Amino acid sequence: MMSLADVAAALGLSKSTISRVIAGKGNFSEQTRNRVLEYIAHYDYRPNVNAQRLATNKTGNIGVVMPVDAFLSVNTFFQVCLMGICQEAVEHNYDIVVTSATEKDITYLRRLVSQRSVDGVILMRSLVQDMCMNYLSETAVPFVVIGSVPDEAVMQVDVAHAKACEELTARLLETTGKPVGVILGSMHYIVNLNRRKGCKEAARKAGADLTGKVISDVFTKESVDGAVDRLLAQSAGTLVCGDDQIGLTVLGYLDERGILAGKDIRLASFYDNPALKHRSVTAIEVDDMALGALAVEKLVGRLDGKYVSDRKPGYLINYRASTGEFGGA
Amino acid sequence: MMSLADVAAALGLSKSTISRVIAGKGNFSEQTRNRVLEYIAHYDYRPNVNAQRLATNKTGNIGVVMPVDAFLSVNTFFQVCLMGICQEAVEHNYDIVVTSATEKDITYLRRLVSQRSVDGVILMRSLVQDMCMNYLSETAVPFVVIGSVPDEAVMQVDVAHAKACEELTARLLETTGKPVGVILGSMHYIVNLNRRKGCKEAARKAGADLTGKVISDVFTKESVDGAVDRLLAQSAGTLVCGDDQIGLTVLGYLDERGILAGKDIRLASFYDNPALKHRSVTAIEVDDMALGALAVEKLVGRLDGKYVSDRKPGYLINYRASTGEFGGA
DNA sequence: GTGAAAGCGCTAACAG
DNA sequence: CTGTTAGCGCTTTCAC
Repeated sequence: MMSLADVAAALGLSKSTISRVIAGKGNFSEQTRNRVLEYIAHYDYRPNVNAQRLATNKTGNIGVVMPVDAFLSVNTFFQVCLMGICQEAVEHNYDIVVTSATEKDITYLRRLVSQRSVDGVILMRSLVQDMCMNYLSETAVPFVVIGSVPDEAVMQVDVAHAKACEELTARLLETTGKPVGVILGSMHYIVNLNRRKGCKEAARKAGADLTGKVISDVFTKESVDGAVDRLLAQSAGTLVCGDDQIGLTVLGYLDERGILAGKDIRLASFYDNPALKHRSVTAIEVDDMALGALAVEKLVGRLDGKYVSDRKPGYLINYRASTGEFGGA
Repeated sequence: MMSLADVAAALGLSKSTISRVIAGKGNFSEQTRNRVLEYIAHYDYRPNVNAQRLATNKTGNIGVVMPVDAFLSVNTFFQVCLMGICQEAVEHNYDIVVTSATEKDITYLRRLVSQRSVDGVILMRSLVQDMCMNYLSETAVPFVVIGSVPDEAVMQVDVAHAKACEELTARLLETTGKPVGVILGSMHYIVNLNRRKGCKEAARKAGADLTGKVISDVFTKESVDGAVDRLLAQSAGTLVCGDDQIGLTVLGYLDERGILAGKDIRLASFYDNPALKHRSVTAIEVDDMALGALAVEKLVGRLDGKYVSDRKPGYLINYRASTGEFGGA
């Protein structure tokens, strides 16, 4: 395996010169530059990353934490987001090291950090009580969280969930006479807190009363079914689901009961999903990959001391047949 | 940040001695061992991984390739498998570096490998024409693929898909008088080839004729619906789906058409999924995490030159209401 | 049982 | 513009 020294020797130059032109910093003549570049291209020389890292005291790695307790056999958000992260990381010459954590067990993350395996970390979800966040803050490891956290000091990127949910709920409220019911996921998740906030705000502005019609902390099939039953008992004409998982479960339950979404009842979801789309369910669409990419951009900006834009990822509300033509004002 | 030298100085020993007791190889007295271990535990000394890696010429990283063209917004197999990989990797003191690739673009993988960022690679799917596999073979990078490939020289772990599918199909065949239709995914995937093989074998043994009733290469909603239509037109009494994605899509389509699975028609899937379970669909269950873990075990065995067991991950066939009581012989 | 010393392959002053 | 010289923090012979 070729080393810097080999290249230097072959070209009759010093290691430092080679190093400089490869790094593209420092001084060297146009001519040497060409010679070196040509040589390494020809012989396909690749610097030894570990040596670079040891010398610079940087790992070139970004850690990504997968929440392994987040119904990974159903939710695809994390993996899609991860793909966005990978892609953007390559642009900036970082590798992605993944590890897992649960709400109450962050030993793998601790290991990763204390081994100095990463320069920074990306958290793909944010909890109200977030051990990962606390740990990283304490240890002063640069990190960005995907989600919205109250502490403005922590770097974060997020879709304006509250606003999106408010917008959708408002529209739903103004196009129906019958009650609107909302089924939300775990309140340990900040995002669900924000979704609820959005709903309530829309209700407030519309002067609608959602009391008893916003059911939170449902994630099992049983609790979803139960929530639907309760809402139906209150003669809800519209069912709004906190995320795609809930949406799909509701859809399945309605199918079981022979209730047709878009005809017998209106259905919407705060998070889109191909399966929801196939069934023509109105839903808020987020670009998960872009979100991941943005997180990397932000983290790398911090790590490499570059300017970081503060743009927010957008969202799209796809109005589909499930909230279609009927139930109008 | 503490270094080996610091520990050595503090204890009045040499770096080599400390290094030895930490690595647990070489000679040292029981007493020094205790002193050192105690000290590093107390001061929470952590070796610098990059230095270790440079010195030993190993990265301590395992690369994992996520097939980004594999409908990641629907399939959860890869992320669940990845979690199994992560977990097992920790046991063996490896970190997981993920990258993505598509059927025809493996530039990220190339980058990872040529940067010497990983000691070995895990491929989570196997294609008939697999660029990743070809590349890794050429470059002599140790790798294991999750799936079954003809070349026995490549390390692989897989569930006995063909056998499982044969078993399920056989059972379905013997409990019905009406035709059985099968809808399979992309034939670029080796696993789908094996599933088809299993079906056909079952049909052969049962003396059943599946001609025109095994439809392959379907993955879009449109093609799934079309396949169902065709099979229904042949008065199929049982629909077998190649994977969960197809299964769910079929279920959705049946719902749309008001056909009740388990009553009007029998439905089964070659791959299980929580949503399928909720709808009581008969399906083959595989432990994805275990599969990932096994891959790591195998790769690490090769990397660290240890013995590797050759056990195969098992599967479970969950017979549920969707193929229930009716249509019997 | 322990230590000295050379090196892993690169970067980064500093000196010319 | 280029070369020299120290390291980075660890592992690993080889003496003692």
